[in-house]
Amino acid sequence: MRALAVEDDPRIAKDLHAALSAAGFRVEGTGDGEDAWFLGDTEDYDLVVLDLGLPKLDGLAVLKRWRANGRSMPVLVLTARGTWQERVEGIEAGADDYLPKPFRMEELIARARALVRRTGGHAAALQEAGDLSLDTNRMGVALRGVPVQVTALEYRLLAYLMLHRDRPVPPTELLEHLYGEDDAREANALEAVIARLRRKLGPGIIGTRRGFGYFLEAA
Amino acid sequence: MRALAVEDDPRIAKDLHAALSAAGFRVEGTGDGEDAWFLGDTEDYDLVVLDLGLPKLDGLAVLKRWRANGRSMPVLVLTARGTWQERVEGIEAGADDYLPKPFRMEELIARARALVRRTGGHAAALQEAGDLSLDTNRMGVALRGVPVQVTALEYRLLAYLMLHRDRPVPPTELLEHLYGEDDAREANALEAVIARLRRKLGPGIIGTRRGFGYFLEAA
DNA sequence: CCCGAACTGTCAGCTTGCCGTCAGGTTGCC
DNA sequence: GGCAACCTGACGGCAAGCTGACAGTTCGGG
Repeated sequence: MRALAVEDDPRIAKDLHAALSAAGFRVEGTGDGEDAWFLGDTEDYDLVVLDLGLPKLDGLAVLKRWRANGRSMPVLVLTARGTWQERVEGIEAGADDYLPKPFRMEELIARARALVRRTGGHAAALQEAGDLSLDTNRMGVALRGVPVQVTALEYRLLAYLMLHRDRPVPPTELLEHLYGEDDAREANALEAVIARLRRKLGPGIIGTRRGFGYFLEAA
Repeated sequence: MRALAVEDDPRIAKDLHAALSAAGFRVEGTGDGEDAWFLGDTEDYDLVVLDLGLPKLDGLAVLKRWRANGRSMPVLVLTARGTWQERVEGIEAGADDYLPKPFRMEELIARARALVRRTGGHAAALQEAGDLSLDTNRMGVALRGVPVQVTALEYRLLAYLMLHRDRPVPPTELLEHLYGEDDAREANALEAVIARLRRKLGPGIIGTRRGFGYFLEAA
């Protein structure tokens, strides 16, 4: 996932960069309208975050030019004053979503994710829960950015927990998902997989709620 | 992929020619505006690289005449001074992309590729992953520049891995791609092809992730 | 039409490392 | 304290994958 962050305020730009990176985007940034237009027109991004208040070339103008040139990547527009007027302008210029300043980074990330998922068709390739991230495209797992080698079975278990990160997943369900419902295994097989994963990932990643099931901590 | 390079400075023209060739284009060139206009108007190119500072007939004029005549091939414009003014002029004249001098050849190639990809052309003719490169035009494979002879089946396998170089490709998918899904083969057939390829390419090219699939290392 | 060469699927035997099972421990709940 | 849920280290079976050999097929040349 490649993102372009267009923001002239260096402090916000830095935060943006950090947040988007943490969310799994490869981020490039500029605070210059001309640059932004140029980059967005020549490179392929999965997401653009665009501030409207820019020097030289206004964000709205940049956006309009992109759209006029047939560039269709999802664009999330930021604006200082969240007036209804500006919002209409943004949408008409071709923005896919809209976020008034000031905003919390969490909200921006949430919207960015939704946008990418909505437009890209395929779900975001990178899923995260706390320190854990798994790349559903290259089937890889990373802990605080450091890749961790995981077997196919372990990966499927993690992916399932990630998918249902909002609740503890009971062992029966996991067994049924990992193996067929017909292909019976002892419950202990699952516990063994969990144990091996915990050894690889360290504590604080996979939690247990006795009687309910397993879950990803800090999800 | 056929490219026309319009550039009057012989030194740059030579570099252009070399770089585009290396990128898999069949290159024709001229330094004369009238020639350029004639060629672009009568021949079919997948890409035109156009310098604006030309004798006799200015690049912008050439471009405008092409467009007025309904020629729609992608045009990458080069200019000595990357001023905003000139950019606008170039874009308005119908350029698809814009590159200010001085520039690095790598950037030009990258933009040329993006342009061709964007305008519906096929992917770049030369694809690379680490030491391995394959020429999709002549169906050739090279290792650190040294050509390696591979069979048609082996080439198709490599090409598929190259196309999906960002993820491990499971054996089932490869089997389905190499043969039809109806035309069933033993899984071992694939392993045999892999083994033969590895013998030709040496270690460190085709990797295996047990349970996930095969992939190009150093991709 | 025959011969040889190149290509490729199948087979058999091997290596590797995944993971299910077992046994014994620890934790939490009643 | 006792039971059930859960954890963990060790071990061995076995499936995934590797490789060399061989044969069937195709194709071009003579």
